[in-house]
Amino acid sequence: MSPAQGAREKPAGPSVTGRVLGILSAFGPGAEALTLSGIARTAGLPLSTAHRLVGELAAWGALERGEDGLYRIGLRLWEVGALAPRSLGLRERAMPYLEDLYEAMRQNVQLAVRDGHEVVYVERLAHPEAVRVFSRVGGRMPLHATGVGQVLLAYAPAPVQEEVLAAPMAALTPRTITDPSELRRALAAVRREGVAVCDGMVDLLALSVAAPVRGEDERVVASLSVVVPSAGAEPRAIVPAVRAAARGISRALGAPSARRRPVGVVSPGASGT
Amino acid sequence: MSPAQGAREKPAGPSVTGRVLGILSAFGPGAEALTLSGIARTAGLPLSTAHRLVGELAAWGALERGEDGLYRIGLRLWEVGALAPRSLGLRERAMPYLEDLYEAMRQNVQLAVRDGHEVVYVERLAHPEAVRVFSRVGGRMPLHATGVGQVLLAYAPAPVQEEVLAAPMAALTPRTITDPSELRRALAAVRREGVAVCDGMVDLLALSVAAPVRGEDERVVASLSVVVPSAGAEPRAIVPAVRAAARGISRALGAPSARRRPVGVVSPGASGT
DNA sequence: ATCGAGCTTCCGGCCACCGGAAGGAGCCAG
DNA sequence: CTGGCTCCTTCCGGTGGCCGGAAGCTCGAT
Repeated sequence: MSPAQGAREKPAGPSVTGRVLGILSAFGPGAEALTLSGIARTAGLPLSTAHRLVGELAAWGALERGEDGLYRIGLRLWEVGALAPRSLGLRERAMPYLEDLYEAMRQNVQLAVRDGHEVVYVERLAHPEAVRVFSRVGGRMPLHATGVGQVLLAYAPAPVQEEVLAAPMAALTPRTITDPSELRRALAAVRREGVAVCDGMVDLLALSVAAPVRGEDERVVASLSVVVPSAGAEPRAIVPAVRAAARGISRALGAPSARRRPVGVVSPGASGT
Repeated sequence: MSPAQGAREKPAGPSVTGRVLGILSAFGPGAEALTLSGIARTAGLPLSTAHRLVGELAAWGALERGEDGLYRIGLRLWEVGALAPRSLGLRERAMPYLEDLYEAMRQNVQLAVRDGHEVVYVERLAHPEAVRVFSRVGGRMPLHATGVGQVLLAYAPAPVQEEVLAAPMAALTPRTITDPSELRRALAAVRREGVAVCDGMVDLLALSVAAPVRGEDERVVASLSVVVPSAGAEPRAIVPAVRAAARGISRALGAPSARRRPVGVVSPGASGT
């Protein structure tokens, strides 16, 4: 896999806690199963130290040792992780809407939140025959290059936006936005339209349409997107469905702006079905 | 709260690692957000010790501190937990089949694995209008009282079966099986039929139909179930759909017995994996 | 104003942690 | 069979990180 992968390091103080967390950090996408020495190497620990700590983690269930001798993340840790409100709480309430959207589009549907300068995918429904999409549940991507990312960035606190705009932006494809002022315009458009449409920015063959999901304090807490094949895609047919689903989730989360009320207010120019 | 709640304790050696894990154990269903002193109390740690450790965990992202001052499980820990092969790997491949089953039944669909003497729910699709079901993703239930549990137990290693049969079995409802010999018969029936049908064992109003999911070494690695209202349920209409979905997942996992081609002829050489 | 609950910081003593080293198990090549 | 390799496991003495009582702080409730 990509060689630059494993180096997602932290200050990782020499405290015991830091070492334990370092061991957990050794696992990642593309490194789901490791040998003891592999862990020690990646976490920068002496073998005997790693042996002791890993042993304790395995006894508790944070790690599991397969019959092949490799260590993997244990069910118990997954269980605890499932309590994270930004994944499970959100997911539980969003699921029905994701289902419906998935069922209607028969394409990739994604739900993501922001963590620092990255987007983290919290849920994903992928049709087997849909575009191969370069993300996975629990995976991370840069904010500037993805539909969900642009939405999350557009509504992020100003300091975050400035930091991202100031930093160099990687180009995943030739069509990825890498120019700060261009991104600034894109974000303004997202705020104006309430959706982001990204064509070929992650993968030249894929187009994504994303909309914001709001929490009870009206802040944008997540973003929802549909990814379809770029060729022949008709965003106008997709936008309403994505907007509606995002609004549904916002309502389920208690966002005041998504209250049910007899409304005839529709965005101007809504001619589509 | 119920006093027996927080006591899901471990030997919890006084090692630093043990204390850290103890802190994580303080969180659980019904305790997603805790104060620092709450954590200290539950984990049995002096306040200052808890303060230091929690601080380190929060700095890394294993815990997050909300604006209300409460600590919750952090996104980073969820991310690591998502790497657990028994959840994500299984989930990813099972999802399409769960979708279809859910779509067809419009009821609760659950996927679970066994951990020790309990079943752990790995995925769950719940129709908003379906029977309220007493389980959640990441939740645990006893093996003897649930459909998925009986399936997992029926195909578990003999020692596990004996241990469960020897231990006292809690009755969740008057219809829960609590008699060892009765359970033994039920397990035999499951092995014979390839499905478990549990009526009113968890909740008098719910009936569940469960089937085994096999991995590439032909062992039962998970169990799939549908939960419907007990009243007027017609198991015969459900069993085939559940069996089919379970078989589909088994095939996706590479189980030989679920190969598309009817068995009988071992094609020579051709499929040498 | 008084109280109490919860949080944060500080610091000296002590003990749990560290990690080098030695030994064993499995594998491959010669 | 032997040698060399990688990976794992266990042991043990020195020491530096951890422990936790105590003091001070910020709330909000009485």
